[in-house]
Amino acid sequence: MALEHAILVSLAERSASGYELGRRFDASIGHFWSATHQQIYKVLGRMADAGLVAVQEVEQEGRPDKKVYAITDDGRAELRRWTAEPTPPERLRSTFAVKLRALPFGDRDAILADVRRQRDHHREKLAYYTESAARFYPDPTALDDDAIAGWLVLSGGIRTEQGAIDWCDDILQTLGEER
Amino acid sequence: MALEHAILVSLAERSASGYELGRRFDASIGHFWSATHQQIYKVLGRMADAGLVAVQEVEQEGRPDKKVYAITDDGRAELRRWTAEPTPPERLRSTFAVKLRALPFGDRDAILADVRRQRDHHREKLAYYTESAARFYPDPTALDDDAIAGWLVLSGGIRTEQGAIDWCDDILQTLGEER
DNA sequence: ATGGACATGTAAGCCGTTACATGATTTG
DNA sequence: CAAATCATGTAACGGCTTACATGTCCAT
Repeated sequence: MALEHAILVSLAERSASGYELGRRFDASIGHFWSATHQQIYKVLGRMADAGLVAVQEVEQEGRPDKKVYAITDDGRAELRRWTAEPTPPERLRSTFAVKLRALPFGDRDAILADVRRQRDHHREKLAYYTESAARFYPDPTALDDDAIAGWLVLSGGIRTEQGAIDWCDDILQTLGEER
Repeated sequence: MALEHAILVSLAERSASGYELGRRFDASIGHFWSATHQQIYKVLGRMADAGLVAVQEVEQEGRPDKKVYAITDDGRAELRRWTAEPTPPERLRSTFAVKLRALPFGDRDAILADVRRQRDHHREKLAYYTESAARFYPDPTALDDDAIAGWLVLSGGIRTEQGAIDWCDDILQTLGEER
């Protein structure tokens, strides 16, 4: 159900075609809620039927026609209603944690290599986030209400990635010493 | 696919009935990979067909009969093979982050209440983890190879929960001052 | 001419949740 | 007497992924 609301948030920020939404889910919003274009098109269709979004077909030259989706008043009302609802506690699903736990039954060197690989991923994400922070929120003490949400989410991402990197360092230090 | 491997890890540590596995997924292992009993029974059936686990029916007095599942040599081989495979980068899905981002379009007070509620959840989890750490790993500098994996996963959980709490504090401080 | 960006979809199938279903024993 | 624990399942439905499908324009 949360994909619907992620789309509503994204369209509330700016109207877009399904394709464009797909790009956003590859980048900004997608760092916290991923979705493929197939899924987005399906859900957009359902949301249009429900009146949460309005479609307008736009002809283009030199490019395929597109359908631009905009949030409706009903969509805004639904988004507002949803924010007033308590969020159920998120249960995390970490393949990596399961694999770590499999250490006594697995290939130690391969798992260590995996830890380094995970750390690399987290470093890349962290670099991307800090760069975005510097570009879009150069002065976090002076943000208007609209920008502050984006900043808070981004700073959560930075925190998460840094935490993951520290954890990987911890693992490598603990396991690396006994070689 | 990871549920299969989470079950293999759990059965490698100790054989169990489907019900017992369900309890483990409510507690220890389930903090990093959740699953309901319905799903567990279904997957166990499939895994038994594939020869990854062996079933033995056990009659009990005063209690319903049960089926005890044990990992097979094929299961151990599969688990080992899986650990040697690189883990794809985990994409996180955070309803909470989406809701935070909806701040400009939502109910500010309700969202702040939600942040406090999330913080409470994370505090409870952290308390549970630190207690488990103190009970099961009183001296983390002296752990054998079998115990070290459990400790590393648990310390990752502690890190994650502490990070989430800090994030919530940060959000409340940033948003709370402007009342 | 090959590949990437733009643009929108269908279909098959697995994964996962929620609800339903049954039944004995122990504990409060 | 009610509720919790032990124990195993089926059924329906929705979410999500992977693969397939099509077609134009632009740059190398």
